[in-house]
Amino acid sequence: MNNSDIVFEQELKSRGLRFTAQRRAILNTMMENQRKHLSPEEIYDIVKVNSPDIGVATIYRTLLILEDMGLVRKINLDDGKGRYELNKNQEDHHHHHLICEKCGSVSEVKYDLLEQLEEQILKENEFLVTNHSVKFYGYCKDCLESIKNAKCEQC
Amino acid sequence: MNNSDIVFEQELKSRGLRFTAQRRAILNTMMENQRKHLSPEEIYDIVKVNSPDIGVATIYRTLLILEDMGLVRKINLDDGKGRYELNKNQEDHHHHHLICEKCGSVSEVKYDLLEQLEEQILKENEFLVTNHSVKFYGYCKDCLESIKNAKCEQC
DNA sequence: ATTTTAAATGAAAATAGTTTTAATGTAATG
DNA sequence: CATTACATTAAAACTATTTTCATTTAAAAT
Repeated sequence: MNNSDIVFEQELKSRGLRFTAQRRAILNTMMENQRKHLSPEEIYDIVKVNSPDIGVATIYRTLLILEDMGLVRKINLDDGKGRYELNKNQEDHHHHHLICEKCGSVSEVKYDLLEQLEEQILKENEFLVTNHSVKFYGYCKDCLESIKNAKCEQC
Repeated sequence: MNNSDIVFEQELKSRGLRFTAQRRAILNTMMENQRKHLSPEEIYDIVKVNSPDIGVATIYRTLLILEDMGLVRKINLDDGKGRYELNKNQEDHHHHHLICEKCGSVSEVKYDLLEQLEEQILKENEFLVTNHSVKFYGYCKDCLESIKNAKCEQC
């Protein structure tokens, strides 16, 4: 039982929830697969290796709890399924996703220049921003190169 | 047959596709419901009033064509269904959505300050951005006010 | 330790959104 | 006006997720 298990157990207890082997296995899977944007089914497949009797429903139910606790964040990568990433600290959500439209790879950028824009939105629209989601679509390094090479062949 | 029907017909013909009553009705519905972010089913319900025999599958198929033509844009408002908005012109996609987490209303902001960020991404990540999606979550004007009022009652 | 009990689980059914299939209809071409 | 190729409808299939319900289990009470 590691350090974050203990935090998780306390967090569960404080909500009148139980610390079960399944919940522990799911959180550990998230921690062992950081920056991977796992879908519930991918998490299911990983957890099943060591806990073959677990059901998908438990994955979905646990992810809701983890999200509610702020330990995990649900994102949308336009592939029709939910995707989850570990929410390590408060500043952590200040990163955006770069989605390659050719190969589908997802990478991340760390900076966040939206504070000024959010202030402007509060002033001009009277809308108080508490969170945001930013996705960039385009071509990743590798695909840019393969496009360049393809063009040269035509020369 | 209005002006945009003619544009649509030409655009379809140039792709070897046919200009049918159903496709026309769907595009017209999108034009008559601008800034509404309709879901396929909502479009279906509207189109059905005048074309009761239309099927849902045609809505989905036509939206794919319209999206491919750039006449329409698919967005995600985190409600589990696809949402579509009319893509009037090229600069039109330079707006973002404000999603109220209390009442679920969706409004829009026009400005777009992402160009500088996209240049930075190209330089630092070698990722060429061709499009982006930005969503702001928070509280709309009305909900901010009702929160304020609720607080006063407790005083 | 053992009992109790409320919460959690797994399997399966249900649901929601979307896509595919297959038969039929229809526009355009020769 | 016959042909052919695309489009349509309705229904079935599919995918992701949620709910149901009988059973199990963590942890509080004994």
